[in-house]
Amino acid sequence: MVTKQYTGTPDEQADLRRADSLGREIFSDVANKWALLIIEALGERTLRFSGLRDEVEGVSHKMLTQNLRMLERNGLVVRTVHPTVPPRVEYTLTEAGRGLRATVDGMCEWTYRYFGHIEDSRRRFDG
Amino acid sequence: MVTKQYTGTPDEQADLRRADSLGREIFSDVANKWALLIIEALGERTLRFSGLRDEVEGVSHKMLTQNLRMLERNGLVVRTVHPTVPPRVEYTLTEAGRGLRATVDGMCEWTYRYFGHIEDSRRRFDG
DNA sequence: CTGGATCCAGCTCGATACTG
DNA sequence: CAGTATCGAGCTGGATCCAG
Repeated sequence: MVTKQYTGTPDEQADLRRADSLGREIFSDVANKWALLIIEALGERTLRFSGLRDEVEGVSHKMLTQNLRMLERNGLVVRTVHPTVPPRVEYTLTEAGRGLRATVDGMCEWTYRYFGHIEDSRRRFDG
Repeated sequence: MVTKQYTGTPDEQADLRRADSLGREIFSDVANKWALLIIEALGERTLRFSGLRDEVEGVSHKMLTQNLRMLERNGLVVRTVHPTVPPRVEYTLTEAGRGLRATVDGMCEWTYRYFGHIEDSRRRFDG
């Protein structure tokens, strides 16, 4: 994901490059503020579009749809349309999505844990 | 980090809002492709500026300095300047940085684990 | 070698208006 | 309610140049 050194037979090298490029692509999709906040907001729940907009503070209509499409494309959320009037669309994490959520949880815990450290460091740096 | 519901006394609510806003700020700083790739590249090593530029594939001079400053400000990396000619600057993760790195490792493992799932899902979605 | 500063093309994102 | 399309201001990020 980070280095550009490849070893092994030419075929293996090609595989590694393919994997690496896809990995980088996935990483770019997922290492993004809104995507992670949406995943964290979904958690174990099923939420509707409007529910998500309320839960993920500050997200715009556009960013929400855009990121939901991306997450659906990558198989991290499933989108269920109930053909009623008015329409009702529900979003849930897949197993892969829940897997990612576990690591996002880790990031949140990390944030709380080092809160003070970060606040101090910022004050020192800024002053 | 995600919801806007606050309970408790007004003071506690104010604290929570402050914490929430800072948490969001930290999250925005850190949930960013280059920052995470830099942290992952550093790992347990000490690297120089040029070393990092080589390790983090595709990062530009500007993005690297910008993110390094941000990570230093937040106390995730330490920057050591050796007053030689030419200058020699080394970057290392702090304890907080290593803590975050652990969760980034989780994300990388997650990527490898769900590689196939994601590839399949994309093909299905795109076609 | 490290890194600040500037320029500007291109993209992001919010706002708005419109559909089923 | 959910979603798409469009438009424009503003930010992002790459290229380049200069300095210590």
